[in-house]
Amino acid sequence: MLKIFNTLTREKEEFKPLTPGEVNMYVCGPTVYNYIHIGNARSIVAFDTVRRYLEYLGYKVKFVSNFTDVDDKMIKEANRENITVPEVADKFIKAFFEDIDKLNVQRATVNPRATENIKEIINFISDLIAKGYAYESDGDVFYRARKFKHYGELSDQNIDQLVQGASEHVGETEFDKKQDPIDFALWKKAKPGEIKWDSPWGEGRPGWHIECSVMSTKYLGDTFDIHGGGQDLEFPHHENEIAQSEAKTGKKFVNYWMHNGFVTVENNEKMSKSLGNFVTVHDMVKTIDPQVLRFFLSSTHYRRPLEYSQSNLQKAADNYERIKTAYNNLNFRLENADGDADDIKSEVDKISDKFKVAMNDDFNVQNGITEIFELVTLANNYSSKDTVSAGSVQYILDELANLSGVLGIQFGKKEDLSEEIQAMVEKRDQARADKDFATSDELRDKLKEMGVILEDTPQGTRWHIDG
RNA sequence: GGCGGUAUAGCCAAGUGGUAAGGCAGAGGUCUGCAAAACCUUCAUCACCGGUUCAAAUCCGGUUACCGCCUCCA
Repeated sequence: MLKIFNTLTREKEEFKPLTPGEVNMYVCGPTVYNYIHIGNARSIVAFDTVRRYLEYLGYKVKFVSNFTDVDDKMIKEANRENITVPEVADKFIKAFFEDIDKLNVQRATVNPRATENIKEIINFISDLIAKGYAYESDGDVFYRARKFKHYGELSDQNIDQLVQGASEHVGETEFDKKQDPIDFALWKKAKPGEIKWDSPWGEGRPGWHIECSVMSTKYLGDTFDIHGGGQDLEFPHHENEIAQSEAKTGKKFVNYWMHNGFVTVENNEKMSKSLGNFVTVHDMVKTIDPQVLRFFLSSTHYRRPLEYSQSNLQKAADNYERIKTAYNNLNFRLENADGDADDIKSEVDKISDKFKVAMNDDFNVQNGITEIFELVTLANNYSSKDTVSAGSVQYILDELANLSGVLGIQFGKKEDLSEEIQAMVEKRDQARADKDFATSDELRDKLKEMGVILEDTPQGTRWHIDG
């Protein structure tokens, strides 16, 4: 039985989808004015893992994630580069896909863009105005937060306290336009020269929060199962989404709210674009195996903070390497399997069951990884036996790939050695057979310099590429 | 000011009442021509104080430190 920690209730709840066997989920995507950084990637990886596990359990998952492709920062970036806002969006959406592909993140079922849903957004806003939840003010449209009686429930905020906090930040002009400082923009009047669309309230563009309400309900229905995002979106973004959506539909918006913790840098400080202390995935993957990066991003439970540091990255690399080595060694052993069938299945299945128990507990990936290590130890023990059966080796191999796959960890196919290197390996084998250890060690060292590591086993010479 | 989070071995990290998972690093051993990989063994009383209980890292009260949200941010 899968349990999910629901931000709305602050409790782990049994997961029951609206439609048996199917899950509709929405995850807030990036504003595409820059490359995604490690913090963004964490959220993406966390929810990709959620999705993969749901699929592992047999659910059919409809996964929607948006691109915010128009807002102040987009406009700023376009001006800075002297290109249009859509050009900025196209550039970084392309980069986004390149990055997440490397991280082995599955593509969303739909990736709607705000600017492709302007008509729907305008209709949504009109509806809110008609219902009295929104009002036009000098070309802007605001949401009347106080009118929505559940406002603040997701983040446990008290409206009057919010007013206090808000008034410190609301600028003069905005304050004049709003009826209440906690009201938030649904539609923003265009400033001269800015990208804009026609609307009943004049030329302008959508506010940020409205797009998610519009696009999530458009593709997933008035009520859907899971809505995810970073903790920083809990308030005000998700609070506002609830207010907008529920005011319009009169129905519950989302059953399970999930929020992931931040990636931090030294001093536990949040990594963020505004603080400028970020590292982009685009740059990271130039020097580090994306699989290691993905493993690193999964190395702490999704709701807890994750510290970004070289040593933690190295640890992830070591851990990943241990699993990969077991996988490769098992593959090597498969080529030499010759024993009779034996029953390794029940032991393997026991581990898989424990993996499931771990993941069922609010996606406890760390305990899941522990089970993967259990499987690794079992695999290493088994593959060093004198005789093994191909069926059993294959069974362990498949299950290792299976469980790792839930975490988005994939083991690449082994490349072939060049003829030249192959010849060197054979020459060394011969020298070794002749007990000419001087020559064989020399060749082994030489190959090592070329990045090919040799290991002698009872089944012959095993090799792998360094790093 | 309001709301929320975190504090477990050298490091990372599980563990929500029954006497501290797992990984890395370290130490010892096995295997190996030597290695490598692997396997085995070994390594903590849980920020602090007080309370409840037969029993607490786990519950309650308090303290300290750090962080986040309340304004764009995964």
